[in-house]
Amino acid sequence: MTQTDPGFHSDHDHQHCIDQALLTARDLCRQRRQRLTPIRELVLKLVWQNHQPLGAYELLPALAAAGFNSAPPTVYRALEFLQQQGFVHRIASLNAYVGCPHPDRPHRSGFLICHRCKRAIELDTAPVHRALSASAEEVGFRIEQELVEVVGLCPDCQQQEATHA
Amino acid sequence: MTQTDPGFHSDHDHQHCIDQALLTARDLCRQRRQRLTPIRELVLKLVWQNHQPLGAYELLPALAAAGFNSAPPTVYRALEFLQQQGFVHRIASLNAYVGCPHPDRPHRSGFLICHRCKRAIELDTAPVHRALSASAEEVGFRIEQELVEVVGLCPDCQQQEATHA
DNA sequence: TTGTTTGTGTTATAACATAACATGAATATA
DNA sequence: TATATTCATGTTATGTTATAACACAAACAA
Repeated sequence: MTQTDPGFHSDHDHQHCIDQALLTARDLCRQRRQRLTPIRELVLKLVWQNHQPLGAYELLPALAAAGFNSAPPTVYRALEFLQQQGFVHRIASLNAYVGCPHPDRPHRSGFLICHRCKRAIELDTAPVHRALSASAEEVGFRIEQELVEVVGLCPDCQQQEATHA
Repeated sequence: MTQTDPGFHSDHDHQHCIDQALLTARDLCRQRRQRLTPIRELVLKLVWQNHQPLGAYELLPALAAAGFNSAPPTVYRALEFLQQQGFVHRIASLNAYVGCPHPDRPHRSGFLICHRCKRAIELDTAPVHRALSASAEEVGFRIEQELVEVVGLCPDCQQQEATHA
């Protein structure tokens, strides 16, 4: 994973994250002959509004506001497409979706989730993957997909809890 | 994690798993002054029927058959208790529950989940934890809880797919 | 321009989980 | 033993997340 991920820095220019994500998505869709339709682009943008994973139903009002149909299948279909393209990830422990900061190449996703500010930051899972591979190999298990979700406190929130106490 | 876990061996004496789990649970509850009520014990037994995680709603008919109330809260309460005691784990990616093979001491749980036979086997997450700790420390994240779920093919099913092809 | 694929609208429902309050059983305390 | 208290369960209702199924329309390919 590249280190362009702003991670838990609270002061990064998030508009840049969004713009970058949309640009990359458009570019990749062109390359892959996939259609980034208005609904899909809007959902991607909404998911990127911040680093806090959003539930599918939280997206519906915004879809309605934009004049689209806003029944659940609409948003789930868009999310499914975006996941297939690697533009967003689903966080199983939260039933929520978050933008992927580096959709340009396939990768295993892992997340650090702050239970205080609710941000989820993708982490470098290469070392974790090596450990998992070794464990799996021991028992002869063939890995196809890895889900790593770590819950805890991000640096910002640790500090806030410290000063607050 | 001890290596008494039968893992993906299809020919282990599973009744032994069940008996052992129930005995350990009773013992631990006695030590901890917790009440392993009939409902809780039944749910634990049901979850242990095999190594395939069961959904909460799949337990309801068996509860009804045993003469208990079988509304969702009943089973969710039992599952909550069993999770608190460390007797069962929840698999977030499956919305399902599975017995813990070594509830005697607290531990981080990780699972290898076979998408063919649906069995979920707990794995030794110590190496994974070390990798995660290192990654988390780099960004100053304080870990409180780890969720590791690996999907793939177990040895048995790899063989079956090979012979079938 | 015709057929085919792909995306969307729409209705309904499935699957998973919890809130809230009443009742009863077990335990602790007087 | 009586009484208070805590804990577990029964019960009804509802909240939350996700998908099935089919109709229609837009894009694309031949």
